Amino acid sequence: MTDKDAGPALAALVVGPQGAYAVGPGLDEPWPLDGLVTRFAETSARLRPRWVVWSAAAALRDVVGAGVEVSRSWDLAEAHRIVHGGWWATPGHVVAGCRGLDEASVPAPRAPRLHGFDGDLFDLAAGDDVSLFTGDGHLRPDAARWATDDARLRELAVLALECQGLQHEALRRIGGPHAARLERTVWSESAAAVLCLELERDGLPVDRAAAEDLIAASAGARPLDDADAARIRTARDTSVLTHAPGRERTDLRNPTQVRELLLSAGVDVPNTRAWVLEPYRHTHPLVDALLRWRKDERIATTYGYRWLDDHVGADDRLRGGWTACDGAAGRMTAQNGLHNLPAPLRPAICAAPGYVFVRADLGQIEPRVLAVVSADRAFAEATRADDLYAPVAAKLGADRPKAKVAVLAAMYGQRSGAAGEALKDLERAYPVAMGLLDRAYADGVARRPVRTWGGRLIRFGGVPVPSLEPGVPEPSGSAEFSATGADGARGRYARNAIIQGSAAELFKAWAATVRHAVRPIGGQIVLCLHDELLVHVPEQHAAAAAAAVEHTLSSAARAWAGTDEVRFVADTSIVRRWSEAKP
DNA sequence: CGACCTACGTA
DNA sequence: CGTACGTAGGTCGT
Repeated sequence: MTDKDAGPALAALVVGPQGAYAVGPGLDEPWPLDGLVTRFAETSARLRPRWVVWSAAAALRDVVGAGVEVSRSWDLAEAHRIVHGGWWATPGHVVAGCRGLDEASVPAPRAPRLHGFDGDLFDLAAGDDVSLFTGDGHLRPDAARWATDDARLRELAVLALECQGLQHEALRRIGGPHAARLERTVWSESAAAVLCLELERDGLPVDRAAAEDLIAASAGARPLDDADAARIRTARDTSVLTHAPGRERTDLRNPTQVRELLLSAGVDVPNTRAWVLEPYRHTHPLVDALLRWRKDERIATTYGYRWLDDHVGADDRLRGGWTACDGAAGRMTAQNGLHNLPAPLRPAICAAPGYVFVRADLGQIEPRVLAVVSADRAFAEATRADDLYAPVAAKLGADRPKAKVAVLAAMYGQRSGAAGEALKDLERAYPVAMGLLDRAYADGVARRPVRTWGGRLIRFGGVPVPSLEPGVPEPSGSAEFSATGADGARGRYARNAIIQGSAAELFKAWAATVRHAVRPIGGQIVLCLHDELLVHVPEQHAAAAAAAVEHTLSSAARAWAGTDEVRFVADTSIVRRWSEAKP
């Protein structure tokens, strides 16, 4: 192997409760925790390695917290999720995956036996010469906490490098000619895990006064005490119950009581969900009042003063926990409302003085991803257009709304509705893309695991039904009989997971590239929302950041897709507030 | 106290 | 036009 093929050096970093250890080429040293950040920065500058860690959260939180850049990492947990699927990716799961041991037999850490003490530590005396592994070959469940001396930390670091090698081998085996693509997925997923630490560190800038005003509009003035809070709550309830004389005692938070209330007003509904009630909004003032109450109640309970006080720091940043990869399809997740902030509150998300947001969202990402994953040349041709549905409509001889419904129905699996004829035309026009969706559906029904474009394994419980011989078509339509049952749900899940999951990988690859590109001009990614990025940047660099966001999409998409035949587009704008309209 | 349901916010 | 996620308040059973 030549130096060119070798790429950057691999160095492992393990951070234990009382110290850290780093192992790599010309590197084999314990680091005291109070010198961790400095040593990491120095070593990164000297070796420029790809840092191998059991997880970014466990090894790199302090480093990222101190503002040090982590340029390249190999996150064993994220790599494990790609190679083996599932959500659990503790060091024990990583080792089990590398050694071919059953995931179900990974020993769980024992609960502490005494409050304030780690029960497992009682089993060992300092200096005991005990293996890192249990008798059946698993990593000790408490290995990370148990590694309190340099020798044991070093063992874990060496083991991390071994696991990296085994994961790398597994990628070659799984990926075959596409192994390089799978490896790039590990890189970008690892970068996303570091980005999550940065998002937790930086938070989302909030205009606190604006947030208070918006909350007040729904929840009323900030209560002075508990009695005041109860009074405001009762007043909010009264706005609805005043339309229901004789039923003022109804608990609006109890769906059963609400349903009875509605029945007494002549509105007979199977449940009280908003979309069910919407048609009755103007048949009785009670319904309209109830739907308005629901909106206000949502903000009062979930996004009210308590939310503001608990999650917006003294520096006016909204913070929550981030994960790089959810269980199903590999999207990022965020807590404390960062991913489901109601639109009416978005004007409160405001850049700091002297800063602006560069806001960019990927347009029609899922059908474009379908073009990549299926390698359908005709469908790829449609992605040349800014509006993909226009050429699809032309090819189908249908209007745009019909073409759009047909594409969405094909991707997500329609159960109700009228896409029928257009769907048939779509099958004829883009047989390759539609074939991929059909195959994914059949795989899900049969519980056969599938992989995203980037290589993430999506598994199903139960015993898979073996594939038919190559060349023999699936019994087409057989799955349709169970479209509303558990089989159909699994089919739709599989089809969705491939598309949504592959889209998530592209998004993370893009975000990782943007993060590098905007760092030199003081930009920070402050929000990732599945297909949307919010970059906080000094206003004099806004145009440069916007250009970087656009430019990196081209390069990230080309690298991810392995082709430039499929075009990805972003809608990019420079705004002060998140809510400001697109240009 | 946790499991589950209903409901709703986002993509 | 389906899938995914996080949060809160209710009920019910332990």
